[in-house]
Amino acid sequence: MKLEDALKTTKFKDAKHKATLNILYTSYWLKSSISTVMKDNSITMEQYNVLRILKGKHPERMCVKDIGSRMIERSSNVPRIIDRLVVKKLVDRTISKEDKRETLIMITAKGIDLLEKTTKQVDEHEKRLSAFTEEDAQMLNDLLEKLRQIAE
Amino acid sequence: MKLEDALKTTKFKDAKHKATLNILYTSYWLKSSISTVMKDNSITMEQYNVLRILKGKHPERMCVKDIGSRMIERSSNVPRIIDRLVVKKLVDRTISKEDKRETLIMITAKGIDLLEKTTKQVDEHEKRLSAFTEEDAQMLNDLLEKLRQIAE
DNA sequence: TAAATTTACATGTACATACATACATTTGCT
DNA sequence: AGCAAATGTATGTATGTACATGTAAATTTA
Repeated sequence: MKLEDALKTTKFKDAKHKATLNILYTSYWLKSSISTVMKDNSITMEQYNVLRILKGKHPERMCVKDIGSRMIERSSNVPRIIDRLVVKKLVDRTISKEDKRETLIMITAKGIDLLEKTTKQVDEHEKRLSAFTEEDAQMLNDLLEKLRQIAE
Repeated sequence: MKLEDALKTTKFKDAKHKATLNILYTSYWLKSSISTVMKDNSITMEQYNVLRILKGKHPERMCVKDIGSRMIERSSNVPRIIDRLVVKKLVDRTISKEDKRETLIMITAKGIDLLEKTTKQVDEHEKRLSAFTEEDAQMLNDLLEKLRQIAE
């Protein structure tokens, strides 16, 4: 769907302004699309994100801060997301012996199973973006990096 | 900041996968950046969005459904966003005489003032994206449209 | 016209975000 | 060593999202 149709407007100040709205809308579109997969697995995007990060270090444990620093949206909410994963027994939480302020988190076998199952479905889902080539993706990545280069 | 640094990883399946994460991250980056302006005006992005939509029709009233259909993130939450705007006297709510199911909303003078003040600050803020040209924006818009073209 | 369906909105719940604050532990400084 | 500052995490509140459900009014259908 074209942005003009999605927002029912053609009033964009310039291409740059349209691009910012386009990014916000496309992000929303991607999230909505992926969240159907998450829902099938009784998990949220954020919970999936945390599991994915933990899997990358498994079988090492990670502290809350390290998890937070790897998330797409920096969340002050990591402890509460972990709460929900603990209840579902997808992760395991202990207190660090080296630094008693730290909470150490490890993904469980159950967590890995769910993660792998979900990732497979996400990949299937992403295959639907078939019009979009690797060259397009390259170019898009370059443009987004350039956009984020702000004058300090 | 490069995506690799923001997410502290270099493990992307391919450029396409990286592009999806890049969009999600850039959207978050944009929102965070703009929300500092919103905060200065004691308003949220969503409330700003609703005011902007209402201004486009002023002095006409709009029903909740029409407002929702123009929002970047389709929200089941429009009535509650309006609640907050009503409390701040930035909009005015009445029931339609033609169709008593409809709630009609109009932006107030106070709402217009706040919107214009905020928009000015947002524009100033967007000027900081100076590395990004109109040609870049054009290309980005085209790529995002192409990404959203899903095989049905 | 009466009944069934649809529409427009409101509301309840679970989860998430942003921000402020609290609290314990560790680190740095003198 | 003792105290101040920094750090890591948790939590409270207001706001927002997604989804399910409720309710009244309008529209369609029989």
